[in-house]
Amino acid sequence: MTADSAVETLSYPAPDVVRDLVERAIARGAMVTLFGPCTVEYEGRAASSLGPGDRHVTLKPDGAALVHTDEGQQPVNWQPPGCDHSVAVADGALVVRSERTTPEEELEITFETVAHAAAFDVSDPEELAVTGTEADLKERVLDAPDLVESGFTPLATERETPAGAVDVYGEDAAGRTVVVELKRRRVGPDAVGQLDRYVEALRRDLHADTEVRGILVAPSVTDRARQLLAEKGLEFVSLEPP
Amino acid sequence: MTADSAVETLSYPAPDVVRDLVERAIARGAMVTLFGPCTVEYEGRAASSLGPGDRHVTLKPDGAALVHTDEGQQPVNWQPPGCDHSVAVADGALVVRSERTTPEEELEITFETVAHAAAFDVSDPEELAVTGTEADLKERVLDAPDLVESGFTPLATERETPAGAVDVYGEDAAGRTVVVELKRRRVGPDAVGQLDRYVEALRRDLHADTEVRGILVAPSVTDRARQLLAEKGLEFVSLEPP
DNA sequence: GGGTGTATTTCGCCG
DNA sequence: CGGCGAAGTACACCC
Repeated sequence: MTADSAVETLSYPAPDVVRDLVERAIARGAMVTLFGPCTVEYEGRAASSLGPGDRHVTLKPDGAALVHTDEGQQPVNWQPPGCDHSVAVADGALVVRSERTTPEEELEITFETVAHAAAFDVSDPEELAVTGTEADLKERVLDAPDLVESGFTPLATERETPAGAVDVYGEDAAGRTVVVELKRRRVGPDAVGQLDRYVEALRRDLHADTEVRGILVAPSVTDRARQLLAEKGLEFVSLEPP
Repeated sequence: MTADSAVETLSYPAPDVVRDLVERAIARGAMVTLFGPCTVEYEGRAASSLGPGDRHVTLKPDGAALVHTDEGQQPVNWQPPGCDHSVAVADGALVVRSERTTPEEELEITFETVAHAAAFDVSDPEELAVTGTEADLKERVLDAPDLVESGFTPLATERETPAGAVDVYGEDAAGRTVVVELKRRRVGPDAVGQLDRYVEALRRDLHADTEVRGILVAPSVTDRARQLLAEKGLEFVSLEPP
């Protein structure tokens, strides 16, 4: 992370020269990038084929692989962390392969030419600190339960039910059981379904005479979600992460 | 996409030299990559802070920005396509900013040092061809409806209901309405909820005497999903994409 | 631009 | 390892 970070680069190198650079880089745990005209084949959970074009390829020391075009935030092809990267020269082309098992997946990138190759020694001790998440919204609710409803008392978080864990479990001023489902942003029908599953599971699980209320806490809901809430007899409280 | 792809690179350049390279590259629609020790601040839909460390930064001509560490398939920070990239020198550091509106979002990367900078002219005329998707599974069902059930007749795809569009809508050998929800891979409780919403919506919408069956078509289901299917009186057929 | 659903989602947590 | 749900999810499609 200091100015002595080792960087090795090549411009329009011969295939065997790139191969050696990449092999050495992988061996020492460096990050590799390649750029140039290539084709990409993938087979695994699905299958894909990408004809010739210029792409930017990243091989990470944790085994992840990324193929980026000039468009989009997402890579056009990729491989998750934990893969084995290998590189070879075949018919004058550089072939990069990244494979894994469980599930069996393989990515193969064939460079007609490598326009640029680089190896970076990376040191990154820092963790990303994010705020505005659902966890922050939960803290806000636990710190001030009245934001949900006057008299609401949280009793547990992540309380287990046969349908999964409830975000916040508690009771209202009248002693009725309350299930709170938190969402950090505007929600659609899926979140209502989720809350409903928890409420139904608790109604089954608790004694038949126990009343169970379900409250969706989010900044806002879509029309369809609001209608679903009404149909299911569930409630909504508008609240956002701090 | 040929060997004459223009690539411009710099090793440990002075900040103002990188700034000029980046500005020229952005102006001509090239892709930019930077590597070196930096900090990253984000504020928008959420907010995040990342302390000093080595990262690889990509600025795409469509306005996307990516910040990658040595780990993970996902960027540690990013900006979606459509953002405005700008670069400046402040206190001897290179500051890269990427911003957009609706929603208001800003990403700021401050390089203590730039170890490597590159600009790539990208030409990529090809589209990715993927197989094994839900669309392929749908075709398989439409080509051979008996795979769902002997006597099943598809009548429409993407049929609209008050709860959203049904994947495949049809009728069984007895003339009963059938709603088919397709999933390309093993499914959990959420898919059952989705199917149930469609079935319930159609039961409301059609005449009260119309029987509506719901069939989940996927390679497999989890235990909880299977239980939910039973509770809701829905069915499951095992089928995978070709 | 918002709503809805898919994705080779990825990722983290937990049993 | 699989199940489950969150994510600044991204992305496509339709209104």
